[in-house]
Amino acid sequence: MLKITRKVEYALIALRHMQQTPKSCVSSSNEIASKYGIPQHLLAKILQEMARENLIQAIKGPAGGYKIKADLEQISLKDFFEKLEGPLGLMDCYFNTDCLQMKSCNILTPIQRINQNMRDMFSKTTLMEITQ
Amino acid sequence: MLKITRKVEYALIALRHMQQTPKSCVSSSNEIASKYGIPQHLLAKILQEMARENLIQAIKGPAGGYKIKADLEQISLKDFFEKLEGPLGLMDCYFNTDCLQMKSCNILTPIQRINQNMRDMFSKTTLMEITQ
DNA sequence: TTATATACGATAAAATTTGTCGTATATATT
DNA sequence: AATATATACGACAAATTTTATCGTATATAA
Repeated sequence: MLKITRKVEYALIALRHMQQTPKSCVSSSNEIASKYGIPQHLLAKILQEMARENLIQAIKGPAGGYKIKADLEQISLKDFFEKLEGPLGLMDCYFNTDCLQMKSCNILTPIQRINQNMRDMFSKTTLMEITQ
Repeated sequence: MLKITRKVEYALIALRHMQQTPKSCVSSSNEIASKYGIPQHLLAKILQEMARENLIQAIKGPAGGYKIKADLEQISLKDFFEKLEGPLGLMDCYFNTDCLQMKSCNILTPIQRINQNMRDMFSKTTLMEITQ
């Protein structure tokens, strides 16, 4: 429980890799995948998603690849997680109002309290702090 | 991602239920399960585990059930989660030293930092705060 | 003795995560 | 213009984890 997914793990690895290469260089999905032992196609899809989210910029064609686009100091870990995985919360019911147990549920308030704590924590940490 | 499991959810519901009934009463797994729409057998197993962990006390036989045993103010959310689900961390690698990517992993330190933050947060919250 | 409730291992179903494949598109290089 | 390389993306398959069920044993109040 409370684990980040491989998807997020791979995304962080790739981001940190790009962060550590000169700004003028691009990193291809192939290069990153083979360096860290990540399935190439899977990483490619994740990079594509990050590109759609404007975290990184895609350069097509031979000698193409990706480079960091966003200002990582402006993006919180909460934003990053939510961009890749959707709403961040301890439970489904956080954003699911159709919960059948709604009426009988006796832990809604406590859980919301925990959720708020978590969101606060991940809101205070920037992507830069993680990748640098 | 970063969701608590149904198991923990059910455990919290049961705990809060017991917390809200008079100390002299016991609550059977059947009673709790039907009240909150939880699969009876599943809840029973979870209650058994909580009993093993000395969070609650089991009373066998007819008119039996469970009652709270531990001092919920003395148990952190971190302890509670770890009793039910094992070590609390964002990633497998938190406690898995056999990770094949060890050498090439470039996000170990950052992840450990996040993990520490999470553990700190859940260490500061007591079970009582959640169930009361 | 009986009915009720816990105890627990084995197993099955469901959901989610993780990984693969095929094809299309863009573009630098030759 | 042709080619090789790299991104783009949907469909699908495998693996893992979570969730739920089943059967049987044990304890105990009535």
